[in-house]
Amino acid sequence: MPRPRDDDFATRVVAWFAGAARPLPWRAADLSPWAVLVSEFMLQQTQAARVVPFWERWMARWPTPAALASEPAAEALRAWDRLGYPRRALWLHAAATELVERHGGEVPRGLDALLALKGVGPYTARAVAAFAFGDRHPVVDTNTRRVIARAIDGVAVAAPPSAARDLPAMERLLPADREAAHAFNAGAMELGATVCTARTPRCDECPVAALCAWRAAGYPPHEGPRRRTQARFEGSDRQLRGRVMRELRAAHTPVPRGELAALEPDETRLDRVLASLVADGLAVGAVDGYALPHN
DNA sequence: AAAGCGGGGTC
DNA sequence: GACCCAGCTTT
Repeated sequence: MPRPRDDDFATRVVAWFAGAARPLPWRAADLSPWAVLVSEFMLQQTQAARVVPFWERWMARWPTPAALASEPAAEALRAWDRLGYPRRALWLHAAATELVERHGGEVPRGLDALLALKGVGPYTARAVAAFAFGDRHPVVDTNTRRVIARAIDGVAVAAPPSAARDLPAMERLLPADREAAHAFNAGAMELGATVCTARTPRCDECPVAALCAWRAAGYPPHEGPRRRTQARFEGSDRQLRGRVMRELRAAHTPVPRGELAALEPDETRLDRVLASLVADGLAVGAVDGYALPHN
């Protein structure tokens, strides 16, 4: 049973969300579960505002899993364009194929069936279950994790993601009512994304400022080990992978290795990157060069 | 538990 | 510049 204070917390977030929610297109009423699934793939590690145009084009072109599954993976990779982490496009295409072959072309409703899809983890499975089907599950993303860390735990920085800890923590706050739970899941994420932001939280606009443990404690700074610093992107293999993929997307015939060599003078590095792309299924190598995968 | 994976926005 | 983003799979 939620404690009274938790009920108050959820009630305030839900009320705030009703008036403050951004009009993101995947929040429209009566969307298909497929539309929600596509949005969740695109939103992984990608800001919502940047996803909007990609999602609009994708849904216009492939309104059903069957529509996507009927085209080669190369087309999914081209439509993904520069959204980042192109493996997501590959996995979404694979998921669409699996939906057609094993689920009658529909997104399954159960958590276990969702988790079995490639590219669907603890967050995405619950987000689809909650937002597409209205089922009551705790949904915890990086925004929610930060809101809970600050408002409930009173610390500046959330612990690294851990389903074993995050889901029970959200479950304790989640209203019993289905619709209220849906609104709280979405509202907590929105609060973290627009008010309780990582850098400069806007506590003067926060609906739960009066309940916030971090605020009550005087905004204590983060203690303990810093988050692992992300490897430098400039000059990285990741950057080169992106550049190679860009060439492959633009070409409709295999790109000779000699042409790709213009991207990178160090042939050892180029070959390492090409091998990694092939290993990931993002590219296929043939005698006449490299191309996007057909299947 | 940690590494690796894009690319752009933000401060 | 460094940090962050509706995470995931692999090792």
